[in-house]
Amino acid sequence: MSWTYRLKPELFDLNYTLDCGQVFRWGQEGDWWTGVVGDHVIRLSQDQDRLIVDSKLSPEFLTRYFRLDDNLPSIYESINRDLLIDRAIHKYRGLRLIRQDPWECLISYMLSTASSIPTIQKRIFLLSQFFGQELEPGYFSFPTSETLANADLAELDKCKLGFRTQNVKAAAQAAASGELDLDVLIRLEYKYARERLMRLRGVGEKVADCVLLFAFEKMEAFPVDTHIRQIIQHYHIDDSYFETCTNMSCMGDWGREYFGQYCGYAQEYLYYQKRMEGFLSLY
DNA sequence: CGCCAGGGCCCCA
DNA sequence: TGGGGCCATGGC
Repeated sequence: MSWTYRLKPELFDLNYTLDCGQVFRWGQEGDWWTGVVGDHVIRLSQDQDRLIVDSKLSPEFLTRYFRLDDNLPSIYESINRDLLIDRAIHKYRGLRLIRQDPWECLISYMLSTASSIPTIQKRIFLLSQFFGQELEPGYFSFPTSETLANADLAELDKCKLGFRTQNVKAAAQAAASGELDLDVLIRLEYKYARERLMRLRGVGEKVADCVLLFAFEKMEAFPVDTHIRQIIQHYHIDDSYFETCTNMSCMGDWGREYFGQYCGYAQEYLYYQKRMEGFLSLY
């Protein structure tokens, strides 16, 4: 039941795409990645130009999920502004943003605040284990907003969400009641969608930008987390701007102006490069 | 023990 | 308006 999806290896790299920190529900064992997407447990492996798919999925599903419809060379050209990003897009060529489910993405990044990636992964696993449906042994769907809206706080606390517990429940109640309509949100411009998301407790500029970038088609979102802040401060990428740019909000504005309409892609490459290799000496 | 991790919120000058 | 303290949790 496994089949092969042919692609150009320089235009897609499965390992970079799933390892770069944008998704939290994939695990790697040997050459194979296993993850839960919607109600599917998916197993994937890449060998050069062959993406081996051990799941009942359509090519269209994979095209959509992995944004294979994005013109990567064109995006590279538009964001390639300096040596640092040039190195990142060559070294990590084929890394693509993923189209995530809006609801799962929102909660996932609400759970990401001031936490390491393994901790975030653990919270999402526990949340799915306690409140999702078991799809196959050990793999659970992400809980619906209705389920989380009705969960009591003591049960939610078992998922080790810390101070985020109340915020998650409140967001779930907003989504379940229709007060927060993610289907409407997706049609709004970046600025207005961002303002709406930030009205949720526990969603600031960074979390909103992650959700907009990874689930709402807003390639112009530029999430400024601790790594991006350190990169901007360390390299002084743009001296003229750097003088007056010290806080997170300003750094987001800077990223949007500097890298342009696909700055979200630039952000992901810089973020992954920094996480993998730390600071680099480029000269 | 302290510090940091894909932060956000509240308070206060 | 912006900077510091605080918020749970886990890893080092």
